[in-house]
Amino acid sequence: MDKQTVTIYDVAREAAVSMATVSRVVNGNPNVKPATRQKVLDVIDQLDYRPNAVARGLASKKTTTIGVIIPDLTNSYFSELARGIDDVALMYKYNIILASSDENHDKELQVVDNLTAKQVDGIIFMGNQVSKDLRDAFNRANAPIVFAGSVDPEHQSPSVNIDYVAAVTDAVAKLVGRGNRRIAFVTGSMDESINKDYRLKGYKQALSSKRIGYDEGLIFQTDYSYKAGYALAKALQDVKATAAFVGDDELAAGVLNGLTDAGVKVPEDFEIITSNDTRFTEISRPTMSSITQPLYDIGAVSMRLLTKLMNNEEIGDKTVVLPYGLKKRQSTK
Amino acid sequence: MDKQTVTIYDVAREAAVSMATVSRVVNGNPNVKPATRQKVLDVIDQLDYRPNAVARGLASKKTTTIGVIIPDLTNSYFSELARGIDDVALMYKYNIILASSDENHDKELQVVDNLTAKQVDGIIFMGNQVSKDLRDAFNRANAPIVFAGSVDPEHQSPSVNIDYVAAVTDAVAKLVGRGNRRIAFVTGSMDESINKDYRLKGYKQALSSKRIGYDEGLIFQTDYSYKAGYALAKALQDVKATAAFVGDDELAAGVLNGLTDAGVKVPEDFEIITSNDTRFTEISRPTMSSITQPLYDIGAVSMRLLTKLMNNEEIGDKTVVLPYGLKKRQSTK
DNA sequence: ATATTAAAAGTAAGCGGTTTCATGATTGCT
DNA sequence: AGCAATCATGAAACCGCTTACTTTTAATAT
Repeated sequence: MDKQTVTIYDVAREAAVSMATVSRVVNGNPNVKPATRQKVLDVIDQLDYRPNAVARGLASKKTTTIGVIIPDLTNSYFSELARGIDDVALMYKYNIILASSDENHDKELQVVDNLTAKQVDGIIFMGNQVSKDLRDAFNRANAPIVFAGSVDPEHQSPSVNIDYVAAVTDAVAKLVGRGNRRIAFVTGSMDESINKDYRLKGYKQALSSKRIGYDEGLIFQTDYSYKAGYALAKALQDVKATAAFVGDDELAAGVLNGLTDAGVKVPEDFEIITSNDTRFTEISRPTMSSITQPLYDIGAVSMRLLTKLMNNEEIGDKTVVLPYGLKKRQSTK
Repeated sequence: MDKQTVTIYDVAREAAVSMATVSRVVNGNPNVKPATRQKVLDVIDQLDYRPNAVARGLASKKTTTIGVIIPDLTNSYFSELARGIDDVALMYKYNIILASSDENHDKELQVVDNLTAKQVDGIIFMGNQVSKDLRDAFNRANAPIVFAGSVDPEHQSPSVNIDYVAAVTDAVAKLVGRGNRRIAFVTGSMDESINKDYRLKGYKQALSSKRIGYDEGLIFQTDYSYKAGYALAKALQDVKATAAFVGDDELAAGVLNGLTDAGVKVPEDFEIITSNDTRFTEISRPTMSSITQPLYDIGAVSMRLLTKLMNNEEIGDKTVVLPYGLKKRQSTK
């Protein structure tokens, strides 16, 4: 009553050919006489034979499985990327082993080792801190890696992103252009390269090009959550900010609602511009102006790039930069 | 320069023991003398040996991998469930192969076969239509399955849910209690069992207990998206509804904003109560009243249940029903 | 000491495929 | 018709590990 598995051997016997031949037809190897192929196919059909992917993986050293390391599944930014990854993975017949990292260093390390043990053919990494340990783990994996919507500060690994510096520069410049002089910079941890090395740089650029001094008091690090944003409202008023650039939409929604509930009018008294153009920007009231990013495409392109890498195909630039935009909604004047 | 993999054989040789012994220490088998164990452990450490999970899976017929079938990663309802699943899976050292189904029947079928080929030890299914074909595929998988936050109309498979009928009854009763007589019922496709057999039933119950007639014109089927909800605003006004029960938060946000933008005041002129208590309910303005569900727990409990099933442990009731609640926010009076 | 039993370690047969290499069957050419 | 070249197949090693089953070693009893 247990699994009545039919193996390649059963098919071979039934079709009166060798396992090798069955293997060939299953794998589409052309060196099989049409008549034989048909005979085998018939038996496969009749026996409802399904190749065991694990055995295949062991023998061929290819698992047709990739690992996807994601900081937070419930964050729209990442889940949109994941959707793009997933679609392309399906297209190329790869399965995805999902690994949540919670942006936690030890967990990332553990997860990479785990994926390595499972012999994944490739890895897509989302996250913004790469320690030496993690880099080592990547190397041990012996599988190509691409960073999706995540920046590799040392530019060692292939990655797909937008130009964060330019995008933030543009966004903040818009705020400045409308007369704001005290613009808050609200993001997640400054330990993350994307914040420290890219967004902040854009922010500073925009300020300095308009001769506005940099005030550390306007820099807010917190976590990417609605609550965190909401809680920030008071502090933002205390420093007399009149606008804010925010690095995450949910966080921005928190800031927006926190401010609104505190009686601050957005955009009249306070302008907000956020970063990811996820659905939150449409749902909130007022709706939120945002940098726009081709989230789905970033995921899709990352995965496509990974397939090439796994296939040892020639690729052009290891770093692909997709276009961004700026969408004006109601949170800016 | 290729993968310089160190195998169990290398360890055995280096430690001057047999492969079997190495295997034993790796798997924590107690029948190993402490001294030997230590010796092997040292060599493992020194050689940085990492067992190949694929080989292990083939030999032991256990992959410590489960499949998770999810209709839409970017839908908060599902991603919250997934988070619960993921946490518990990690706790029990299972990896997750993620499979998006898009609530598409053929894709579901293909996906299940795929997971079967990969020899997953178990499957968590989210989705609300189970055709005969799909059921067959489940059986072929020869692995336990649990339905998470998804209803099995035939009660064949283990599942974890809330009492949807009661929840919707309560929710709609509240609406009725405040004097609404024309209450719209807005959900996804009526092909989905959860809508057709559960929510609608609750809706009808609430109405009939207050002697309110059932009007088919108040039933709206659409897809679970913000846009779809937004587009519904006009129709809702046309049928002179004064309130709506909505089966998905994003959809509800659409209805809310669509109505608001059309000049309808919520909750003064129109009350809305939604279903999943995801973060959207807090972000929208007005915030949305909702049925509350322990989303994370549904996922977590499902996964825990699956581990028991995979372990052939005795389980009590195959159908676990978690408590729900009703949270009043600003979209109801 | 010797017999009995339990603990520790080893041997080798798989698990279900892929793939190299050798061999037999065909086909093409002169 | 005869020989080389090509195509189709089969034999068997191997992928890296688990797990009966067997043998050796250590512990306990008599």
